[in-house]
This record gives sequence, C-alpha cells and structure tokens, in this order.
Amino acid sequence: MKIATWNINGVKARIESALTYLREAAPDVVCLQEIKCVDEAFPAEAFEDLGYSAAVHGQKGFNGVAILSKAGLEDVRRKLAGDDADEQARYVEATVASSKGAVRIASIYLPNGNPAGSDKFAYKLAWLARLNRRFRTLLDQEMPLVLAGDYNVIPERVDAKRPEAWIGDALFRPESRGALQSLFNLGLTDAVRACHPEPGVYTFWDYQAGAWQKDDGIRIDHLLLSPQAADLLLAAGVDRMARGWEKPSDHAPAWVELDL
DNA sequence: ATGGCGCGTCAAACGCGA
Repeated sequence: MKIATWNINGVKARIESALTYLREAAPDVVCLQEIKCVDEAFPAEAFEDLGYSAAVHGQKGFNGVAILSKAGLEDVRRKLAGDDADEQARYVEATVASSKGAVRIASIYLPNGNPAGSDKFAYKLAWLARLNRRFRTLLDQEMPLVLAGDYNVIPERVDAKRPEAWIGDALFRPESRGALQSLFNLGLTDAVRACHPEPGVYTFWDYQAGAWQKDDGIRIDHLLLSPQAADLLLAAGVDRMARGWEKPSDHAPAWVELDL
C-alpha cells in the first residue's frame, strides 16, 4: 500500500496536477493539505472517476485537509481534540482496510507559526501539544498508524539546503523542533528519513527567488509511523517531479509504501 | 547584493503562506 501526503496549495487550482499525480504515481491513499475550499466545493467527482473516495475537512479560503483512498475510508474523524474553540480545518483521520489488516491514517496541516514569538507561534506550539496527546491515544491502540502531513517543522540542519537561512523562523525554532522531536520520541518513525539518511531530501521549495531551480529546499512534510506500521515499511521517498510540473504547488508529495 | 510568488476573496488590493 502506497500512502502519499501532499500540500497541494489549492485543490481547485491544482486539480489537473492532482489527477496527473494519481495516474502517474498510483498511490492507494493520498493525504492532502491546504485544499482551500469548503467541503461542498471539493472536486470529489473528479477523484471518484479515478476510483478514489474522499474524507474532507474543508474551510473557506484557507487551510483544509482531505484523505483520498482507493480502498474506502471508515471511522472518519475531523478536527484535532483539545480545543473546542479552534475553528481551523487542519486535521482529519480515517481507517483504510487492506487484505492484511487495517491502517489508521491522519492528514495533518500544522500551523506555520510565523513570526516566532507571536500569537500564531503560540498557536503552533499549542497545536503540537494537542497533536502529542492525540498521537499517544492512537499509539495505545497498538495498530499501524501513518500520521502524515505538512508539519511545518524542519527537523534537523540536514533537512534544509541553507539551514542558516532558517534560524529564527518558526519552522526551525528550537521550540518547534523540540516539539517534533517529542512526537518522534513517542516511538514514531520518520519514514522518509529512515529510508533516506542522505542530505538533499526536500519537500518544499519557495515560489520566490528561483528556489526550485537552485534546489534551495526544506523537508517539512513528514509521514510518522507507529511501530506496527514501521514493521511493514518497504520504501519511502519524495515525488519531486510534481514540483517541476507546470503551475506547481510549492510542495512535492512525500510517500511511504507499507507491506499491507 | 538585491529581489525575485501564488491562491482565494471578491472585484482592488489584501491576508496568508514558508
């Protein structure tokens, strides 16, 4: 089972790229972030035509997440627990069945948090703490978990072409990195890094300043695996080609293949 | 060395992202 995660930066603006990706990469499941539309405006029919059903948690104009699956979606859960006043659509969870067992999958869009020290930064850190609590609850179930999405955190210096340029940025602040490390320390495996210890593995290149042409990237989209999923890990990587397409998202899809 | 984009909203700039 191939499970991908992609911050698509507007599903309506990117629908042709999304369909091309599904045809070319043939993932069984795709977690989308930044769909930037309400549930009713999500182009579900176009995905259904390729055999995918969808679980959507949308919002007008900003944010918004979804999960597409060829094998159906069960027990869909929207919103991240821990703050009833949080109206931002950044989290959806569902179970996908396979012949070898079920996997619980989350599509996550963590707040950016810039500028550091602002209310937005506090929201990011609070969101990471809520995510930690949710992950602990899920890990208690001792089942395969793939917790995938745009975490908006650069884990290590090796995850940026120019780490010095990110000092002080909310994506690379010690508080953000520490909170991500705390998620890893729950026993979760960073699938792409586990398969690719080498430098130069990125998932985001800014639209500005020719970042893509210079390969001036960062790795902020991650797939975290529970021990039960890590035991099934076959391969993981980044589908960089999507960043080179016409009218691209600024993120490329990251993916993991499990023996499921 | 500097600056260099793009989406959605709602119809011109602006909020937002990373």
